Amino acid sequence: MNHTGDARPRAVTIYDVARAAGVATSTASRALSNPGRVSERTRAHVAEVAERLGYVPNRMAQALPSGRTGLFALLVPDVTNPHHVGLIRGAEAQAAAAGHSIVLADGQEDAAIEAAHLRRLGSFVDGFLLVSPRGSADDLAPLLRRHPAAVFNRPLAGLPGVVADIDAASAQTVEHLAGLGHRALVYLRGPETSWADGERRRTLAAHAERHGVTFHAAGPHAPVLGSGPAAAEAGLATGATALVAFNDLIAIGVLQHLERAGVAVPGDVSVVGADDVFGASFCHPPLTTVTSPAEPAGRALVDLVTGTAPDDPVLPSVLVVRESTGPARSSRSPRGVPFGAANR
Amino acid sequence: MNHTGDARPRAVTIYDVARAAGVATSTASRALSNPGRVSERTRAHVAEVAERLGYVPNRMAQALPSGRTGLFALLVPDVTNPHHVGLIRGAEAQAAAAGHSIVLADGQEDAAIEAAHLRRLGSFVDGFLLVSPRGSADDLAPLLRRHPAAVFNRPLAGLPGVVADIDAASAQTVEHLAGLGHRALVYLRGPETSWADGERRRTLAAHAERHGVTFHAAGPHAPVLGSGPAAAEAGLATGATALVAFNDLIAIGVLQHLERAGVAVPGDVSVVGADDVFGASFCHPPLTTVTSPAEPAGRALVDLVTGTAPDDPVLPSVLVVRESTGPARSSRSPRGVPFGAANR
DNA sequence: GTGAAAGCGCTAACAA
DNA sequence: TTGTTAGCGCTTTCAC
Repeated sequence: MNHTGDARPRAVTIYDVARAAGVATSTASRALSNPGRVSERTRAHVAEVAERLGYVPNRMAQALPSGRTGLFALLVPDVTNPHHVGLIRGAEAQAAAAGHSIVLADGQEDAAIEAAHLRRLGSFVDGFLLVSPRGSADDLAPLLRRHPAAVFNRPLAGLPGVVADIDAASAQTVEHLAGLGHRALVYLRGPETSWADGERRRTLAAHAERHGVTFHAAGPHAPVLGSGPAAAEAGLATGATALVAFNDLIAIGVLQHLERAGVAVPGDVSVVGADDVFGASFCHPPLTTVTSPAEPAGRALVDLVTGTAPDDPVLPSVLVVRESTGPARSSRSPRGVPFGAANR
Repeated sequence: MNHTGDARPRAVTIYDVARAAGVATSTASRALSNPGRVSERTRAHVAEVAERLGYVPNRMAQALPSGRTGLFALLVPDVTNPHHVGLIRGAEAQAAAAGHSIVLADGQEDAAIEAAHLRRLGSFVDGFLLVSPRGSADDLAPLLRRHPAAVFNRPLAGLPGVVADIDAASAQTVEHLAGLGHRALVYLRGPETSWADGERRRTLAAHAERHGVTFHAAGPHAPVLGSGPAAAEAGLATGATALVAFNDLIAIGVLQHLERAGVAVPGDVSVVGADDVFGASFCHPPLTTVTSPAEPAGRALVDLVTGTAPDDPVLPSVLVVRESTGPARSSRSPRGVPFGAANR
């Protein structure tokens, strides 16, 4: 009656199949998982018996000798971040297509938790899929020695990986903003442990310089909606007319804060996000942002870890212009500072 | 150099530890995983040696005799749905806290894919966490015979589970709408295979009747943003002044369509969603919706499957009033039908 | 083409 | 308290 009860039926093993089919276990095994090394006649017979008995191979037992489980660990910095669901989706789909499965691990933006997961999962999985891991290269290396691994948005010596084309995205962002007349932009930083954060900052600064626009940076900030108020205030304080956030979560949080604070977007300041997460297209105003190749990246990670090299390790990331960016106000003063004061 | 290369170091086994410590393997095993049955002196010694050698138990090998892996399969109908990330989050957190891990499976709203996952994962995991499974009870039963399972939002004979308090949420929804003067509401249905959809419809209809408001239903609709236009039109066609959607995805899609179509919300019609997903609070207008106990449900599922009964199998779900609902227009005619015509 | 037997790494009787 | 030994279910040499 009660399926949670304890009286679960014993599973039918390959021994049962072999006995019922009147062959040796090795023959049954071959018939099932290595046909071609067995006569068609016995293959068919064993298959029929296995089917009839409802035989399902015990993957754990298969894994012991072979050492391979068909399981891959996907480690994300924060499952809660909608950006990462694209990664999860892509990885799950690609893995499932190859008959593999994904074990999900949430690093919670914490290098120690990350390491604990890698350690725990190590003896279970055939490989690691690391999404912008937060741990230091030195901490990560020993944990990854035992398995193939592939990394997204974090070049790690000796490990294959893919990254988003952050430079291209930054170029488009600055070009767009400069074209709208913005003379100063501020980058609202994400977590310090994020490689993408450093890249974004570096490339934004470089392109800003190229266009002669003043570059500021503020932060770090946790990559969550709740960072909005602090990030917005820090950004406004620089006097910049364009706020470029580490990701959409921060950007949307900024939008919400600005609305409450009576700062018009894009009338007073423009706001740009990153990742183009669910919600970016219908927040208020719809967010100009930079896409993230999340789903392709998820797929590429499983390809990489299973031995297929991607065509190009840098995945496209482009600017999507919506309504949170517009022409710069002719002039802006830093928050609380008299109009016209020097803006550094 | 290249960690994907083939020259991976052989893992240190418990035999290595035992030999190095000068004890029998069973002693080493006990010292590590069943202390108390071994002298403190040897326990410490073995532990020290294991540490020094960098011993990590092979979980697959541990699992073979014990039959338990510490892995639980979480099956969701669609990883892409932000509602489900709450479930994933809760389950992952609770599992991790108990030293367990979650294998994620995406049913893609398809009973066959769902079944395939259950079959594949069966020999790997200690139990199944099923989030509103789409398969029929008859299809599911044989797949769940071998393992404990717990279910969210779908009473399944013999299986423990938790459900959202859909009745309470519907009561609050209808009361809210009736209080605003709405005399007719339409429920924009979700997938036919969803138990929650049936419950929502049934309870909404019952409470509507109690308040003397006319009840319509339209659908089914796929639970995605893209269903918005069709759902909105079907809803408007009934002449109802309040559209209650199966979930927030459909509701937000409806909002977007209505805005494009020039129908004012809540001026012309009110819209209510369900789940309170990320984005519901900042779409335009912010969505009145019913919360889903997603994260608690995720936690409850792992508790249930590991043998802990929850205090109450029905988890609270409440109405959150935001700006997509407002006073009913004194009168409304079905789309395209002359004002004042009978509204069925 | 098929069978016998060893072994993957670990735990759990059973002995001592 | 500790050691010996037999599996867990499967694959895979190695013979025949």
